Amino acid sequence: MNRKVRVRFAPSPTGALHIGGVRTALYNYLFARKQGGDMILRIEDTDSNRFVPGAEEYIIESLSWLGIKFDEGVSFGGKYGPYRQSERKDIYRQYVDELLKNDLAYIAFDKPEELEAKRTEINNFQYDASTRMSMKNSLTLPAEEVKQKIANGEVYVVRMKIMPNEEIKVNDLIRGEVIINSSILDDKVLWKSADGLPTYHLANIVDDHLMEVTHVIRGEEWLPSAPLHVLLYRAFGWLDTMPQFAHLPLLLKPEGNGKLSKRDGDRLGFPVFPLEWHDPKTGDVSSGYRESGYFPEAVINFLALLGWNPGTEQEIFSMEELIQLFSLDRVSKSGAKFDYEKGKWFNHQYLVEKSNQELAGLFNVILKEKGITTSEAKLEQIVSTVKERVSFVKELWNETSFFFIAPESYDEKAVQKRWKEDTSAQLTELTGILNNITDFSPAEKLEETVKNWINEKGYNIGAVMNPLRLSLVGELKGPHVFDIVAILGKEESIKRIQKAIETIKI
RNA sequence: GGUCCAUUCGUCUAUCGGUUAGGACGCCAGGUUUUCAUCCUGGAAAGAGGAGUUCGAUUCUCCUAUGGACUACCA
Repeated sequence: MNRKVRVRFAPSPTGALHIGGVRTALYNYLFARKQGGDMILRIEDTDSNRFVPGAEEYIIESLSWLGIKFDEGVSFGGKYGPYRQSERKDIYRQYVDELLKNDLAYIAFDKPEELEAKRTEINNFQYDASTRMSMKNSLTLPAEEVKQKIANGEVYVVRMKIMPNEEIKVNDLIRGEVIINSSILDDKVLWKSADGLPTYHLANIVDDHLMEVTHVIRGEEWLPSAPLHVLLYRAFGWLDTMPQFAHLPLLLKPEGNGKLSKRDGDRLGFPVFPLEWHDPKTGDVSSGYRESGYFPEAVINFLALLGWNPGTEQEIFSMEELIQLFSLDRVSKSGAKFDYEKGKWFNHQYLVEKSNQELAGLFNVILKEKGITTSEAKLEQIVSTVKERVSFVKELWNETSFFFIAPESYDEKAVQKRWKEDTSAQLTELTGILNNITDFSPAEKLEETVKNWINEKGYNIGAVMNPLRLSLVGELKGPHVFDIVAILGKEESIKRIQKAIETIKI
């Protein structure tokens, strides 16, 4: 049977979307596009306790910022809806009832405290074929009593009835065949008494089936429960259309061990969320890639290569290229440590490729906050002289502030080293030279004139250029000195040189 | 503890039995820039350990070690 490829990204709205989740979404998207299939957004909000307002909107906005598009789902529409699991309760109920009717699941009345007691009493207690006959459930209680309890409004869960000692095969597109024995599985709760909603496992299988999902691409943390999912497909008789599984390796902490978490970001000073997140419960604010100044293309490029590569030596990929090249069999099997430094490098690569116009527009936002206004043309000029030196737009300020604010003081060490006895005289002479030049651009012409003067006078070129830079910038750094003079213009350049001559005493 | 998954430079990775084990980030050195940064060139840097299979193993198998995930009426 040749079905149209359909994948889903199915986060639960319990907070900000983690960067690992973003990568899962990305791989789903790349796979879907490559295969000409559909990409679905399904919200798995079957845990009413952990629901966080705003999380769903956050997820949608994040993926939209990154350019990961959906064909169907919450806020996108489609004919397989509703796409929010909390709105599908009645659908799930039919399917649990079917399982119950076919004796593939059963009703259990054991209270959470009772189970807790069992677990402390018996080491490694598991609710399964070996123990269920000693518990309070529809398998052990007379049918009459079960009916009575339900009629009395006693709450219950529905548990999957798992046959022991059976080899269950899960075919994983990344890892190959994974076999586990059904005896290690417990009789998983399919329907919760606490909030009257299905658990992930049930809702997931029902939805993937009903939504005709062909490939389940998700994090490796799901691999241990994949056999249970296979069992559910079998219980419903859906084995022939069961999706193919691909379990992605995890994103790990940059240092030490374990899964990358929100706290690592706080500790090591980098974002783990795509967008800034304001936790409505705690009031905490977590930084985001967008607010930190990352370009979405850079984040995508960086993430795509964390766990996948096309086998070539290319490092920079557009979304289109990624789509063309992506394949699940080139996804690596082991977890990837999150290397923030490389993320910065990617951003630098993308920043350098941006037009001066675009960067000037972005930078202008920062300048406005500082109360600085300049012409667009001048800003583009300024940006062009420094863009290769930075990784982020916000770093532009450090590199260019002297263009807008004349130096108030001069780097002492530099003064000591470069400001000699005859410096003042030479710079005074230079102001005269500059004053005679009518056109300050191009910078090359300016440079030629000044250098000719230096040569004619027989001055040491470094003895003039370094103090000149010091006068204009305040320290010995920055772009080509004649680019600075050209951008500053005649009046401002001369003013700064004169001020330096007055201020610096040796 | 149990189950499963994994294991090549510090990090991300290439290699699908025969390679001087390649690339990128980071690091170091040199060059360019009479500044700083960029940039260019070069360098250091890896097959967890042990058995086997084979003419030959980084590559296949097993064991050990290490790491990770899971082990809830969370997803």
